[in-house]
Amino acid sequence: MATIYDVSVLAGVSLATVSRVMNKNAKVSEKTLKKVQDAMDQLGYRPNAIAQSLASNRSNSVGILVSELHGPFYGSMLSGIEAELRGSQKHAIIAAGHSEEDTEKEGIEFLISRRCDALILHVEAVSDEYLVDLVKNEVPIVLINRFIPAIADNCISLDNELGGYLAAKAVLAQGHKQVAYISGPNWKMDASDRLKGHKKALKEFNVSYNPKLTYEGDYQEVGGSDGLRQLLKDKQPFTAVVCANDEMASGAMTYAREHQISIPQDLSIIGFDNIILAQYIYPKLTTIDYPIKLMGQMAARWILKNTFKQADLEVKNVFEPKLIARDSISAVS
Amino acid sequence: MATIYDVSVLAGVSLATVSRVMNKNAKVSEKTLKKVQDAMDQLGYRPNAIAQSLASNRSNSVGILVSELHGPFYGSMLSGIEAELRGSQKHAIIAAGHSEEDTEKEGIEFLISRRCDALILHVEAVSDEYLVDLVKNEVPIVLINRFIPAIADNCISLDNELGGYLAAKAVLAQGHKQVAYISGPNWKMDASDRLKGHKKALKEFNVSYNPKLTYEGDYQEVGGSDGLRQLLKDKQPFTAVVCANDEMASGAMTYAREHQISIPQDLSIIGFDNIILAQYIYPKLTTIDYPIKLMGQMAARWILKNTFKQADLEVKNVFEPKLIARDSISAVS
DNA sequence: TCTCTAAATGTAAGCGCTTACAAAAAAGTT
DNA sequence: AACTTTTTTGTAAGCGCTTACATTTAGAGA
Repeated sequence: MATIYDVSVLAGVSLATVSRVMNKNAKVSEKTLKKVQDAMDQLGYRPNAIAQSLASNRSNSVGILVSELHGPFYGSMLSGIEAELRGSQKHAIIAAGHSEEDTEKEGIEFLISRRCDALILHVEAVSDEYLVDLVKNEVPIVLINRFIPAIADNCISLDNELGGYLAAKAVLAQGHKQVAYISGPNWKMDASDRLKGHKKALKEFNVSYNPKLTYEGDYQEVGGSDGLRQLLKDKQPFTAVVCANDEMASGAMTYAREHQISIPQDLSIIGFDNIILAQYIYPKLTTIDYPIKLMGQMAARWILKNTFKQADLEVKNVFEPKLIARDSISAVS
Repeated sequence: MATIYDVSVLAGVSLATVSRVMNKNAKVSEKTLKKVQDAMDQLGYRPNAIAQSLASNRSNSVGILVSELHGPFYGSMLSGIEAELRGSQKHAIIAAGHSEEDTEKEGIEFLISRRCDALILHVEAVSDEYLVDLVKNEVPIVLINRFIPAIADNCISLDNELGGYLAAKAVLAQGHKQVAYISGPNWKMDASDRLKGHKKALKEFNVSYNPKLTYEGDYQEVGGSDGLRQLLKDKQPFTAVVCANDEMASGAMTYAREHQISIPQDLSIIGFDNIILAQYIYPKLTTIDYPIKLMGQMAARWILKNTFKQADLEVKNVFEPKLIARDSISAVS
């Protein structure tokens, strides 16, 4: 594969000149410009990005750590990031953290050692302190879906509490007084925030929170079906169930259908996230929109702005969820 | 950030020795090993992967080009690839091709210039010749979901024709004689292969192929709903519709529901791909399984074997789809 | 104790670029 | 034409590693 040296010899100029035409950062006369470009074409020259990085101390890459690569959520996020980066000739190196502390740390170490110019992290298992340290010491970092006050500017997050509030309210506004809740794993920040918002709405509508109507799920479909089964078994009556994410809502709906409970006539259900699935299932799921793609885009933009000095960009840190009304809720009679 | 030089000074040894303990590829005495490791720990040393790549001419990275980052399909594929690579300390650099020739080529160029040790490509718009050339000249390449005879060994593909055959057969075996077909974009190889298999099954069951019962969709949900509407409007009777992918099947199901056609009583539907969605919708979609995660894994394994010389791995090139029977097909009365 | 061989370590030349700085060429001035 | 100033080009020193080869050290045999 041709190197810059080959090009310089063929064009009859120095290495520096070739480098200049590549980087367009210094004046080169028309004549030499053409000579060099011709030589490049003739050799099919491709700059060696690795060598460029080493010499310039910039890799033009951003490292991305997600929990999982599959699933609708991360795909959208990656898609948003990629779209924004592509426009500026930066690219993505990805690693998966699998929501495990060691794997997440390993992934971060790995991305740093690849000399990424910045990192976008969607981490769940690692502690706040670890992240605060990271932000202080190393490469620029953006956190998605996590809010840590000490480094608020580095966080792109959703107001999960508001989301939980909106979800509960959507149901309460339809006259429901007995509402069950299937939560996410409580150790996850977003899960506890959503629940907090839920309780707030309850209070606002003068409905007292009943722990017996709460089930801690796993954010997976099975959590929803298990949850509904459990809640039903408890004999505490309820007319609506709000789920902390769409997967669990779907699981609950499946369980309901299998037990002749029709949605929304017998039971109202609302989800959270508005993953693509939500509009495919029947009845179409009313849910809270999580603009993850937009947030991914914003994370990328943060980096473009702060690391790559594209000053003209606007960055928004906290996003607001909103209600997507579809067909899985009905008014209580 | 500490360099190998800092470590060597602190440990009181030469650069080469430090490099040797990093790479474990030459004997180092117990005593110096410890000195070096201590120095590394003390400095929090992290090897610079970029410099390593430049010096060793290996980047330990594999470039992955997919059409889109979102959607259930690519997520699974990436997940399979990542899982397999992680075990061998290789990592993924990703780019999206968006099914456009220029973007795909650009993405490939980009990955090559990053000096990926090998590439995994899921490309649709680029020509066979281009790919054959690529395989001849450049870095090792694996193609996913594409079969080109001239470079068969580099292809990890699904037997789409067999899949089309199985789908049609599933319906024909239930006694359906009038079966409609909603295909993918015909220029896509997989779409035409699936249709070929479909026709083969028809012939085997002595059902003549009726072009009027075929609609060319776009592999998206809207293609399914538009397709079913169109087919219905044509007044050619049919009792089953086989769709070239699950998204379209889902679209068709939604359209059917909105027009009081109940599935599978009034109309049998079968999809293709077995994306996660298929088990969430109602009724659960009978479909053809596309083991994309496994195929992603296999692509990664191909590279581990051929590029990174892990000789003990088994690679399988052609995968076989299989029927996943669920609830969207019923026997014709 | 003195060789001889094998093991451990060191030396130095790259890998393909970027970029200060120096030198040469071109363009103005008088 | 001689001298400045400005523009364009070249020189060479890295960037942080790997690795062939040379050198030193340690262990074995006599």
